[in-house]
Amino acid sequence: MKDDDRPPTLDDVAERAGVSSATVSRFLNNPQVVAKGTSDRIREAVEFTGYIPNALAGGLASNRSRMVAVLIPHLEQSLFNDTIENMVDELTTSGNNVMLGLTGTSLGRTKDLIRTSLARRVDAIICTGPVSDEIVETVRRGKALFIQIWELPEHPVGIAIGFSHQDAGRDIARFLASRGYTRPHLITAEGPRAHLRRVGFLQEWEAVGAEAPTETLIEVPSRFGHARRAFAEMRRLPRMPDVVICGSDHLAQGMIVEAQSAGLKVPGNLAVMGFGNSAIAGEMRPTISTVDVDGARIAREVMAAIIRHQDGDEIQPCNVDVGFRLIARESV
Amino acid sequence: MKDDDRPPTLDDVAERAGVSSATVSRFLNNPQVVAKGTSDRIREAVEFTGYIPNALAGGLASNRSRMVAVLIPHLEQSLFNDTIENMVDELTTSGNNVMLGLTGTSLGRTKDLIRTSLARRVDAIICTGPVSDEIVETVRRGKALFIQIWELPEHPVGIAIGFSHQDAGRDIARFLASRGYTRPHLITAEGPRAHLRRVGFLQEWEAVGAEAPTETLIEVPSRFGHARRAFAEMRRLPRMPDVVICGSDHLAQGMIVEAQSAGLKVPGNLAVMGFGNSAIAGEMRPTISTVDVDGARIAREVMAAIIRHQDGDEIQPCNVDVGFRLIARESV
DNA sequence: CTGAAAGCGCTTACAG
DNA sequence: CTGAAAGCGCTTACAG
Repeated sequence: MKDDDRPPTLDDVAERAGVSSATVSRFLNNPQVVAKGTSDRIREAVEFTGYIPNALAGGLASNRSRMVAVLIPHLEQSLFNDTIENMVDELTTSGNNVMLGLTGTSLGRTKDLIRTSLARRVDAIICTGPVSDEIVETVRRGKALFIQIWELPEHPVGIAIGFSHQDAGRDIARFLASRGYTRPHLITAEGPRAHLRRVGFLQEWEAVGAEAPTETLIEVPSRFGHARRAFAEMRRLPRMPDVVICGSDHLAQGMIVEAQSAGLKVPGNLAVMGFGNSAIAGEMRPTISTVDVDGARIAREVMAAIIRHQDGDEIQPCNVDVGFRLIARESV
Repeated sequence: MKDDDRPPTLDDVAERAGVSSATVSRFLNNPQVVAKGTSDRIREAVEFTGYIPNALAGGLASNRSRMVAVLIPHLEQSLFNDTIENMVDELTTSGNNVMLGLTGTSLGRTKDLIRTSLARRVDAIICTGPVSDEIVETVRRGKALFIQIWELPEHPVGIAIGFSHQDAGRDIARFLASRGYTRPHLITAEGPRAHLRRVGFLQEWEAVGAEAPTETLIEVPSRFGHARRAFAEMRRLPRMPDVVICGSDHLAQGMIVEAQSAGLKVPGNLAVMGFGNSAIAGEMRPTISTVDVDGARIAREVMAAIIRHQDGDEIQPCNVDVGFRLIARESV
């Protein structure tokens, strides 16, 4: 019987149940291997003592922390929110916990967060941002599974689950050309992914499109608030574009607001293309044409990889292409 | 010298530096107590071995995990995003890591997440949602500091940092009355906080306002997507309200979009009041009048409490009122 | 199906 | 300022 206020340990439970602590541990982690009667006594003892296992000790002893690091740039207006929510749900359901890191757009912060993730001995690190050689080196040193999402790098470090941003750019170009647009305006954020989409768009547009696109560069990430300046710049162009391609649905929403506020009809006077299929895309007026990325699918693939890794499978570096889907709505 | 691929331990570093592992540990946690020459040798050894401390072992031995649980309902369009981003930044900077839990609106999930937080031996639990007696009981059992934010409960369990939602509702009523509005329409989400604001609004409106408000109930949380139905319901009212009070800026944004799409001027034909001062509130057209909550301030108060707790101070249950600020912009 | 015991990698009085 | 040693609370071969 414990009589101080220190939280009960496995030994306290074992003593009450009249078994060894090893058996209690087995009951907790692998119930089917312990005898029925024993199980009942242990269950009662756990209940009676109010035992909550110490996951620090468990992780140290078993060399599996059941903790997964999720590293994202921001929370607000993030393209990844849906994917992340799905992932956190799946992880929690499967008995893992999530360590959240906010990287901003700095590689330095990303590196620091990966170091502390490694210090926590997380089983896996899920990363959305770009990585440097130094980061790759750090990751290699640890034994955590490194998972990049929304990305298909040329040389995957661990496993990458994403899609081709260049293809997405291409598809958007083809789609807009097929709708008869001739004067596209590209708003590109400074990150590598947006850059890839831009390249894909320009390549394809050169093949299928009319005039060369005009462009605005904004800081990453593409947000609602960038629309004011971007729209103002667009208006100063010698000829007004007939469609604007945005790096996120939030930015697209902002452009719609700006356009309407300036008395333009969307899509009549200006069409707007979004990206990411955020919740608001389908709810805006007009609804926003966009590119859907299957966050639930990505979350499932991530979970599958983590579980294999936790079960001891060696995971070869590879890319998993989950594709994307262009959704035509009212804004284009 | 280690020759296998197991990550280097404190002993590996100690051996290389020619000191005991205790000294290395001191150097890592309390550099000023070890001699200059020794420090240099240890620094070199850490560098050479690529040592990354095992925080699981450290936490177990020291009984301080330097991990803090943050429990929020959602990621997408969350009122707390700004507060949370500030908090995660402060926590990370001060050497703590964040365990993220997504509670949804279910008390059951909240309880489960609190249990696993306790299992991880987090130093503190930051919670935004409502809590049940069972949760309070669970929390009492652990030694983690329990912090509620955006909330000032009658009987705080640990420390609560927030503001009076009822006062906010009152201030909104007074503000709208002072602007000459006479037919308010309240959109209230089903959560306890929105309910308190509603009560405050109704009380004050009865004193200063004209007609009794009309109302719509929506599910929690208040989101952009709720606007369609809410607006449609409003339109069916015998007399159209002249101002609509929303539980979040996102919902307010949605109402503006709906109103404009129906040919109404905002605020000319319909004024719109938001809540939370999200980034978009100041960027929308028209800009959204709202209630600002100082997320950075809340984050600082939270950090201060956590640091005191980690330093061993006994923290008495109490409420910290950080207040709020009504911001008048174009939409009202 | 169960127990005794070693070990996971740290921290921290205690002694010097 | 530093070291030897106990201990944090688990897990897991190993043996029975």
